[in-house]
Amino acid sequence: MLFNVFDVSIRDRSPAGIKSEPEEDNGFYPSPQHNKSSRQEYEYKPKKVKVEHDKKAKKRKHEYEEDEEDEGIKHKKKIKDKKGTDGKKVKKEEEEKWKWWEEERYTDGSKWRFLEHKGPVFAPPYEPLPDKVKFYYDGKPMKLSASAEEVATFFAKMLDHEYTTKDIFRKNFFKDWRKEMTSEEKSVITDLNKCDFSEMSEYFKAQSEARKQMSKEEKQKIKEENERLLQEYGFCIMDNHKERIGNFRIEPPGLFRGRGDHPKMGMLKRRIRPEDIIINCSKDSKHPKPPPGTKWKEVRHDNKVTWLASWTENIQGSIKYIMLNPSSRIKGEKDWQKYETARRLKKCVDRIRAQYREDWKSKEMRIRQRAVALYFIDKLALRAGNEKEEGETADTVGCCSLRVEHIKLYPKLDDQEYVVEFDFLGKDSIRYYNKIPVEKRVFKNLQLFLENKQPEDDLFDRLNTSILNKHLQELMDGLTAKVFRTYNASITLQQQLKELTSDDSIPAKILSYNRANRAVAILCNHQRAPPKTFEKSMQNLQNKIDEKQTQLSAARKQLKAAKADHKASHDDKSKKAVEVKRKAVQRIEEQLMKLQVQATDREENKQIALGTSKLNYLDPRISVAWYLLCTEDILYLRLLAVNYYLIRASFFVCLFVVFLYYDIMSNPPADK
DNA sequence: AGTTGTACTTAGTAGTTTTCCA
DNA sequence: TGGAAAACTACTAAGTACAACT
Repeated sequence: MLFNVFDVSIRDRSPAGIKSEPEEDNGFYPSPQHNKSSRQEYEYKPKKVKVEHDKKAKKRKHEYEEDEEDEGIKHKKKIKDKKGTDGKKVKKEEEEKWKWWEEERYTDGSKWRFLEHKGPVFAPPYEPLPDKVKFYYDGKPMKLSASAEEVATFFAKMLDHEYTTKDIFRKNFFKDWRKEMTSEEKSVITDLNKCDFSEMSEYFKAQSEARKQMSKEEKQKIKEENERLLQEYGFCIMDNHKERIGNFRIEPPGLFRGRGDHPKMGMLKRRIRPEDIIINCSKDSKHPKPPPGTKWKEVRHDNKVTWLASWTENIQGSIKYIMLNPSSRIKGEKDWQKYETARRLKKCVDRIRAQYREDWKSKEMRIRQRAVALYFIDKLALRAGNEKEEGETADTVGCCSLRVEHIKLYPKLDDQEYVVEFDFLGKDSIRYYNKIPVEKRVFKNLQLFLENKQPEDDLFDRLNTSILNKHLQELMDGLTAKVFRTYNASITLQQQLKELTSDDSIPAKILSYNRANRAVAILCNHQRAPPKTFEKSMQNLQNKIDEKQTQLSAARKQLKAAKADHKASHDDKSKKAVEVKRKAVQRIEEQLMKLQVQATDREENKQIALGTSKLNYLDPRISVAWYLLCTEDILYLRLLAVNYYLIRASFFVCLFVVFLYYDIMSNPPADK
């Protein structure tokens, strides 16, 4: 099988909660049993190289590290040679490396035994504006109280943003702002339109400009201070290991920026105090200290959860958490488990598909609805679609919450039959628009579901996510609606890579990878706002291409002339000249091709976000396998750039060990 | 069966840093 | 060497899922 090329030596144990099932060669990700020999090779050769050519190996290592930096891979110490023949330094770093994926897991539902941390970092206190920066009401300067001024600065900082032109935003802001005013201020300031924040806004712009202009030393100082904070608060000890915390800073106060048409946009997100914070840590740990003169809301010791601290946010009343970084064991394990569940789905997806097709014919309406919804989730990678409280959030839907108004049925459209048109706002108010032909049975069912309904009625009125997931659970252990998204994303990447990858040049291969990735992003509807500078940068690129083309024809002309010259004289000098010109043409041709590929790639990527699928949906093992296959004997680290998201979890860091070994194998030191 | 609360994953944006290339 | 572009990080909103409760 194409992508079953190596063993990453990570699957000696199954992730927690996953029953180890016998592997079969199913063409979906590598399996441990098949590739023992290749694994040995990967592990052996570099060590040998290292022992025999210690100095050279050392030097090489440095080169790699630079290259790693180039590609943004910062886990240097984790890639160090296991043997540690380099001496103490390596040995020490070896101790830091932790192969958590080789460890036993808790089976009692607990997430840790020991947890110690220093608590969150609070937002810096408000610094009042200098007196010269004035706020004007109705044209007249007005000195605001500290709390009213602070909230005013939140608005002033957003003045250039579209948000501040929106009615709801302004209304919400003004209402909450007034709550922070003194009664005197309240009586004066009654109309937002009469408020002039422009001096404040200018002041902040000047400040950020000044920050950019700071000297190297000043910038360095800030960087060091940040680093210190990170070192002190950014890590915790969980079960004997130092782990990076994801968000150790408490969210600063500000104005709520909901996405899409959010009814609460502009509301004041209040400042979080220690009294709002619940600390979670183990009993026998050194408990974090609240800032002097303050208290925590609560300190608890719940090892059934993974968070270190939490607070309740005032806009939606939801709980926010401080949790570990994706590189942590706890997140990595979950990630791994997710992909293993997707692999299990692959084994029974045919059966499930057959089942829901059968269910389209059911006598029971609820079963038909369930079956059609599942078909959409599977075929279109729609999200489950939980119910949401009306009026509390933007009006968005997923599969189960689709309404009549979100689909249109066309018995015939152009040359296709039974076409369904979807048009709705999904997560983050991203529009999902798609026209797809469906099977006749699905179409007839949809017509049935639509009967006697108003546009705002639910399409699947007998279905919700909990019913659907309960059903899925019966079909496969651990199966939920979102597993289909993971599964279909990963399998699409794999299929597309197979289909698209040619034996072409490296840039063409990168383009293939990006195209495969793009197919996934399109499937999952991962969109982005086109970069602000898109048109301009596209034009720049086109100019470069034109220029290169001119260069090319000039170079070709020169080559021709040189050839003619050589034909006439037949001397060595002219022969050399022909060679030089020929090389020049070749070089320019390559450059031109690279530019053209780049242009295509960028154009196709205009509105598509690849990051989300890389980060959350694509099993990194597929990318690694592809990468190893198509680079064969020369390792282009550049290719790694196609998926730096691989480093997301340290589980996947081990994949880089494979890279490194592979690299050393392919570039044996020249000792003859 | 519906409702509520909690915990965790997935998502796009904005800002910063690094790299690339003339 | 500096400006554009790419890469990367931080941030936090917005989903999914599930258990406990009613």
